[in-house]
This record gives sequence, C-alpha cells and structure tokens, in this order.
Amino acid sequence: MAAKDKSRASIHDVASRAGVSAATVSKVLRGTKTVKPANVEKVRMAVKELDYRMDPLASSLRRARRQIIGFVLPELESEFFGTLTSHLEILAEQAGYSLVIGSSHESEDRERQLIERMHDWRVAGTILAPVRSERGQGAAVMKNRAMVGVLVDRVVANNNFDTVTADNAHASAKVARSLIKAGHRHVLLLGLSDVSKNIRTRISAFKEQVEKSCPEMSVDVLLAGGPMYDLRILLGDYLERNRPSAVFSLFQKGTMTVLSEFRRRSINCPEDISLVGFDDAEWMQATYPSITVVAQPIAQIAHQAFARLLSRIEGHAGYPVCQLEPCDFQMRESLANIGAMQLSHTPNKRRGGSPPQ
Amino acid sequence: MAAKDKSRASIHDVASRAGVSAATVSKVLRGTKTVKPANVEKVRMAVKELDYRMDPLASSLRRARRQIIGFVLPELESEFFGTLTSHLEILAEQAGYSLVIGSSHESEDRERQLIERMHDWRVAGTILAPVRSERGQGAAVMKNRAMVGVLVDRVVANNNFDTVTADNAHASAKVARSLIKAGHRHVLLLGLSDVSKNIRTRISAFKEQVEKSCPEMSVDVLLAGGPMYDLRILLGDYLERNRPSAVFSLFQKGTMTVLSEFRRRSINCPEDISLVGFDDAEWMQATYPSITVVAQPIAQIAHQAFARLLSRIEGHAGYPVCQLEPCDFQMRESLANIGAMQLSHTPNKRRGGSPPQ
DNA sequence: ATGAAAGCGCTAACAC
DNA sequence: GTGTTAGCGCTTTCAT
Repeated sequence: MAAKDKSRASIHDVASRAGVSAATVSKVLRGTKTVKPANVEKVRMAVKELDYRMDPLASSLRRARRQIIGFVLPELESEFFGTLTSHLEILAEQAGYSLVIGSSHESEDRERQLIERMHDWRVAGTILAPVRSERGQGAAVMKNRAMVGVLVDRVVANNNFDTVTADNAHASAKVARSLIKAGHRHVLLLGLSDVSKNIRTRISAFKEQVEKSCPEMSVDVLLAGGPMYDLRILLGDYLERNRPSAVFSLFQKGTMTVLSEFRRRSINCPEDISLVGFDDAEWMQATYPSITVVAQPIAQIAHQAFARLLSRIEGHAGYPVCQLEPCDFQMRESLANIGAMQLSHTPNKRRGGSPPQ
Repeated sequence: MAAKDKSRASIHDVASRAGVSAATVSKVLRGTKTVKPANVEKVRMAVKELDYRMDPLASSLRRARRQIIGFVLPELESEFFGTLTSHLEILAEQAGYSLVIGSSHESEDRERQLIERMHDWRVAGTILAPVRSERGQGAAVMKNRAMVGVLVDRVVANNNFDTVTADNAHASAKVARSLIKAGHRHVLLLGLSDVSKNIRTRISAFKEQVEKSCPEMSVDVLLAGGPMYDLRILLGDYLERNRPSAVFSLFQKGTMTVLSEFRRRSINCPEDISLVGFDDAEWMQATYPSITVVAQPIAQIAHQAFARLLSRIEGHAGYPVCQLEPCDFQMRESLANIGAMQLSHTPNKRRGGSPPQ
C-alpha cells in the first residue's frame, strides 16, 4: 500500500485509484467488451487523473511477439531509403506497430548483427533491404531463426521470403527502346562491378531489348569497382577514346558523376551526349539539363512489402512470391532525339528550355 | 522441468544446462567478477550450445531505464537528417544503446506523440530535432515528464535542455562578407516565412554584417509561406522586377528552386546572378555551376549532441548549455566576383571552368 | 560464490 | 463481469 515514490503510474496505481483490479484495467485498456460500463468510466477517469500510459514493451513481454516491425537497410543517407523508411514507418504505425530501423552501411557483418538484434527484440516481422554485395547473411539468419520477413529492393538468391522490388528489367528495356527510337546507336552503360543482381538485371534486360529491336546498336559497359574516384577515372579514360551518343547510368551516384564529368570535359548534354539515369532524385529536375530517369516506385514498394509482411505475420502460409513493381520513366531534357537535333540545332545556344513565360 | 516447446532458449534453460542457477547465468552474462571461473566456463558453454541470446527488453524491464536512445526528427528524406541519424546510430551503439527513431514529418502533433512514445518506451535519453514551426510541444513534454534530452538543429525557446546547432549567425555573416568582398551590392535573401528561428538568425546575422561592413548594400528578403509552388511564384514575381547581383538561399529546397528558376528564365549563374546556398548536398558539386554553400557540420553536431546526452544520462547536472558548431563555407562556382567578371567575361561562352585536362 | 525469492509492468486462465 | 493467480525473461537483494 505504501505509495512507492516512483515517477510513473503503473497499472496497479490505476486499478486502486479506480477501485477495481489490474486485470479489469487491462481489459478496459485493450478494449475488451466484457466490462461493466460504470467500471469502464471509473478506469477512464483514473487513467486521466494519473496521466497513465501503459508500457508497450512490458505489455508485449507476456505475448510471444512485440508490436514492432524491424527494418534493416543499407544506408539512411540516400533519398531512396529515406523515403522508403518514411513510408514504412507510417504503414507500421497505421497497423499498430512501431518501426525500428537499423542501417548496415553496406556491411555484411552489420547486416547479420542487425537481423540478430531484431530477433532479440522479438519483432513481429522484419523487412530487409540487403547489402549490395549479395553476400550478406541477413536473409539466411532470418530463415534459420524462423523469423517472419520480407525482402525489398535487392533480392537474394535461395531465400524463403516474399520479395518486392522495382521491375528493373522492364524499366531497362524501356530505356533501351527510348534510346533506339531517339536514334542512338552507340550507348554506354555505367554500372557497379559488385555482384549486384539489380545492376546485372538492368544490363542484361537492356542488351536483350537491343538485340531484339536494334542489333546494330553498339553497347559498351563500364563497371566501377570501388569508391567514386575509380568511377571518375574509369569514365574519364573511356571518354578519352569513345564518343557514345548516350550514357545510361545504372545507379544514382553514377548519374551525378557523369554529369560532372561532362562538365569537366566540356561535353554538352544532351547536344553532344544524352544521359539517362536509373533512380530519380529531387535535384535532377533542377539541373541543367534536367535529367531523364527511371524513377523507382518507392511508395508502391513500401506498400506491397508491408502488406505481404502483415499477411505473413497473420499466419498466411504459401510459397514465397517475388513481386515486381513497375517503374516510372521520367522523360526530361537530358535525353535528346538525334534525328531532331540536326534539324533544330542552334549553335552557341547552350541553354534550351522554354523561354521566359 | 517439462521442456516447454518454445523456439528460443531462456536464461533458465541455460541455467539448467550449465547446472547453475539463473542468477549465476545473469551474473556471468553481465560480467560480474564474483563467479567461480569453472562456472563461468560452464555457462559460456551452455550459451554456445543453446545459441542463447538474452532479451534486452525483458532484461531492462527490471531496471528503470532501457538501453535505448530515442531520436525524434522532422524528416528522413533529406540528406541532412539521414546523415545525422546515421551518425547517431553509430554513436549510440558504441555506447551500448540502440537508437530508435521517429519522424514527425514536420507535424507538431506527431512530434508530441513521438516524444510520448519515447517516454512510454522508457528510453534512457531522447534527442529531439524540433519541427520547423517552433510551435511543437515536444520539448515541453520532455520537460514535464522529466525526460533526459538534448535538442539539435532547431532550438526552441524556454526549454531546459542542452542544445546543439550549427552556428547559423557566424556562417551567415561570413556569406555576407564574401558577397561584399566579391563586389555585390544588391542581394536577395530567400527564406521561409515559418517562424523558424534558424531562418531568422540567418537573416539578421546577414543584415548586421552588412550594416557594419557595407551599409550601402541593398538587401531584399523574400519569405515563402507554404509548399514549393508558392516559392516558385514568389521568386518568379520578384525576378520580373528585380535584378540583384546575388541570391542567398537560406534553405536547401530554396537553392534547388532558385537554380531551376534561373534556368527557366535563362538567367546565367553566376554571370548574371550569383548564388549561395545554406545547407550542402552531394549533388551541388555536380551541377552547372557547382553551388557555393554553407555546409553544416553534421558529424560534429551528432557527436556533441550525443556526448551531452550521455553526460546527462549519467546524472551530470548543471545549467543547460547552448552549443554552436561552426559551419564550413564551401566556395564553388556559383558565386562570382563582380569586379573580376568584367575583366574576364567571355560572351557566349556559357560554360566556364577549367578546360579539358 | 551461489541460489531462492521477489519482483519489473503487464496479460491471460480460470475461478467466482 | 471481475478478481485471483501465475507467469513473460530477466535482475537483484539477501541469506547461505
């Protein structure tokens, strides 16, 4: 009975204040209908008076699972993952969960540890965006521990999880078709040499489309190994001896690098070389030229991934599905039509675009 | 004794496997030195054999506080907050905490709720980056609930917390000096009309410096109210009738908008109008022109904020301090020297920069 | 040096 | 309908 001077009211404090038992308070709080209205009222009052809030973690200690969704992702610094996280956070909350995130910084070790932490936390489910290298063991750990989970953005082979990604192949083929239609016959594909499935898919889908629709197009592929410095040198060397009419950058940092390398070498885009990027960013509309890109359907990926996860959490069985979300092709200024160029080309007029008003 | 078929070993399972009591296991696990080496060994074995990992949440249920740091921030989508979060996550882990984040989406209501959630979770401490409007009640709630906390990036009046922000005033004054020195005498300051202390500080520090060093400079101020659309129109209208020699954008989206508005109106930057931005972003080095900016010291802010928080968690008392971290002025191409321009101006050569090789 | 016992704040079974 | 009892997985006196 002695009012132990703790700063925070517990369910027992509420119970005695309301003149009922802790169990009844618990029932009221989680909305069980079998409580006498008068008592519901009394409990409500007591809660208000004591400014009581229950401890969700202690609460879920009794159940097998906490009302928490884990999200393990490679990096927080990019617009893509920031936006994805933001969507997932909202979705989780709407479903009554809290989202707890951990970023692996593209480290396989950290990915493992973070998945393990999610397991320790007894999360109800985990969404994993694997590290680029594909050698991360996150998915394997999830499988071993029989965790409920979904994979997004980057797919890992041999896992047993539902998977939601952008439809890289279709998007890449679409870019190929656009370039062909715009008259391009020599294109550079700029990617990463990591064994990244996404990059590989983008390359092969592009090539397949070219093979099918325009076999005479020549397609060069440049794969950067390490940090951006390498990429710059690689691209610089390439541009010393080659003049493709278009570059298709397969990842966002590549697009940035191409743009600045064009500047450094006084290459005019799109007059001299066109540019198409994979992965949109807000600033790509403000540059000169604004950049034509494949925009990933971030909101859809988040929604689908979360829906699948929830359904698995609720016990839905069945084979894992591999879901592809269509990308959006954003035609902007950096992709020029080669045929049209020769008709409308204005020397020395370096900045096109609509005239004032 | 009946091995209840649960999927996960508990501390009792380890105890019986090792032939000791749960209390002893607990002691071994948290490194108490008063355990017989032989038993330590037995426990270690059992842990390994059962692949035991303790539940950090259940563990901290007994203590008053969990090993969790909360971070409430306005948005995850920007490079600034993404990077800040990333730093804090690492720092928290190094100190043995997990970072749990919640993004308020600039909503005062959400800010409140998130702070309250952190309280419910019994976090050891909370870092709050308040919503722009300053009307958020997050800090007030933290104070009422006697939470341990630190404020970053945006300061709120009348709080009792340590505060760590970029030194907006010094940075802004430095920009003023640079513009003056470069010969500019008519500058537009572009900000947000929200009652945002940061923006206000940037404006007043700029004006004070001008007053002091170059009173004849005319300084216009444009404050955008709502979404970016407004900003575009506002800026457009202004540029119809005014030709400042430089624009100082006080926030990142503003910088982007200025850049694209320049393009839309065929204004050459920096030949016609110079541009300086507050808040750096990676892409600002790849644009033409690359953008001169004030870069906020994100890593330092994170370190200082975390250090202060830890010290408060450890019971350090004393008046709240308000700490300012110096910004980095990144001189790039978008700020032109007006005097030099007239000597070296090359008509029709729209892309300056160093020639190839 | 160790284990029994008593919780942390809450929920769930089961009497009443 | 409601209260009692028995934990969830762990820590922490406190005897021994």
